[in-house]
Amino acid sequence: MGIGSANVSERAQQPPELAISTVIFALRTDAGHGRPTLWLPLVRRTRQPFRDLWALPGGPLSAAESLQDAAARSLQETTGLQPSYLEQLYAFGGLDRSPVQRMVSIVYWALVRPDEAALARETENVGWFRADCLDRLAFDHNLIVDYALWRLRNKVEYGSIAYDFLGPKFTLAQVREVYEAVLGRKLDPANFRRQLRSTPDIEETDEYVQGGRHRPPRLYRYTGAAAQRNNGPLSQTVE
Amino acid sequence: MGIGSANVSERAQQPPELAISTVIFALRTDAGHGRPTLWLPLVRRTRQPFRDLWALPGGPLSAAESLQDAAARSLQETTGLQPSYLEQLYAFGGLDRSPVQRMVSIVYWALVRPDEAALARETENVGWFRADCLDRLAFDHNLIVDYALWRLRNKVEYGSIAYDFLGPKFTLAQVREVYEAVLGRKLDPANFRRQLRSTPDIEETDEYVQGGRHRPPRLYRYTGAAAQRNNGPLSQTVE
DNA sequence: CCAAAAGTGTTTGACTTACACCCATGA
DNA sequence: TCATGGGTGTAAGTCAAACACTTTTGG
Repeated sequence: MGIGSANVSERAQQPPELAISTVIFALRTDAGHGRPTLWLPLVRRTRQPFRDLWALPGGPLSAAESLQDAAARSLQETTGLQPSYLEQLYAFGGLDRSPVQRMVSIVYWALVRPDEAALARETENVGWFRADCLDRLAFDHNLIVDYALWRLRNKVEYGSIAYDFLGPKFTLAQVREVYEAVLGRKLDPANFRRQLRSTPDIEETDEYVQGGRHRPPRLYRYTGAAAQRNNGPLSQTVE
Repeated sequence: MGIGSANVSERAQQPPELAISTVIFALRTDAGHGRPTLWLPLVRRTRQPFRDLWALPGGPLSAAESLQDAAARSLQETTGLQPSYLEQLYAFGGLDRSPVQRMVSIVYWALVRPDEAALARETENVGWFRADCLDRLAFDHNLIVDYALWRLRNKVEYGSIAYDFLGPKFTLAQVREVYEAVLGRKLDPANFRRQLRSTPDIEETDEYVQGGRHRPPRLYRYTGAAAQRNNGPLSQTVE
């Protein structure tokens, strides 16, 4: 306690540290049941504070890069991944986020496609975890992940985020599985299908997935421009 | 151009400056037609860059205050107002926001009630302007105001933001005028009324507004807890 | 043939929109 | 009494949930 107070009065002199972190979501097909679930990569802290706890990937903001570039860079450096979607989540700046120093974190969230996620390196200090059952993370990162999950669920219900989890061609059942994994509940296949077909940006191909145990499903393609989605005020297509 | 390049290479050494700004909205009943419109306070810049242009109120982040506290403080200092709603908007960190120095601004947006807004001081360097017809502001503040407007319109359609523009008791027509001012279009009084009455948080009082030229309208009260609204991940009621 | 997923059709109820209509007040 | 906004009723249209049903494959 005495040490804590000393820290507080000490650090009141220094300017707040500014860092960029990223919550990265990917879909992985769990071995247990065949359905995909949400996973995310975390890095193990090798220094105090919170040494040996898992934390979100991130780092300081370099002087010559934009916030979004910094998020993409830290993501690339820690996991080797390229995101298919990247959007600012929130700026966290509470006084007691770190016991050592006042820290302001501008947090982004990202989606990666399964082919990308498959070649993600998993090392001693980088691990993948199911998003819905994390244990204690460093700093306030549990809160941040929960908020990112909330935003992801909102976006998937509203917009066209789901395709950023998928490859260029997909069955409608795969899209439904994305929705079900993100929202955590089953959806009516018939109604879901109609709903998707009624949107303008889904185009059917002439290809079918062969080799399944049942009737071969048709493959579809997403034709909506990725840029037309609202990921912040800087995408000029905001009306 | 030569000077610009020198600045860029110079400032690449320094860490980015961190500032907090706030977009403050209030409803004012325009003298022209009786209907209220959206206004916001701006401060005149007295120094370079953008000297003599109007800008959003704000300032640096002190080491001992949270982001939201900093927003409330800068709001209080420049306009003397206390907001009825305050939420983080976005963190702006583009490389070319300021010609002088790399700057990261965490921007909040706020609503104030008309009684508060009425006693807002208007000085040589603090002025109020209609939100829909601003001329050139300092930095990227036009973009920021536009984005704040977009968020405000979204929130008003979805949530219970409108009551933060109003006093403790109000007529349903006043609520409708808030919606109309924010959304910029007329709404059917009959349907709007029904829609509001069907929400749980509107309670009728036994009072009526006397003295109008027509049938006296009933006064209502908003009973929804202000805390139950989602203004960010830190409101613990986020499910 | 059977099981199961792909895909289609139909019914139902909830909700929105438009608009006709009555009520209460000041002028 | 009339004009006007407050307030109620109602029919048409839209949309999503529920679910029965047909199609097509592997076993």
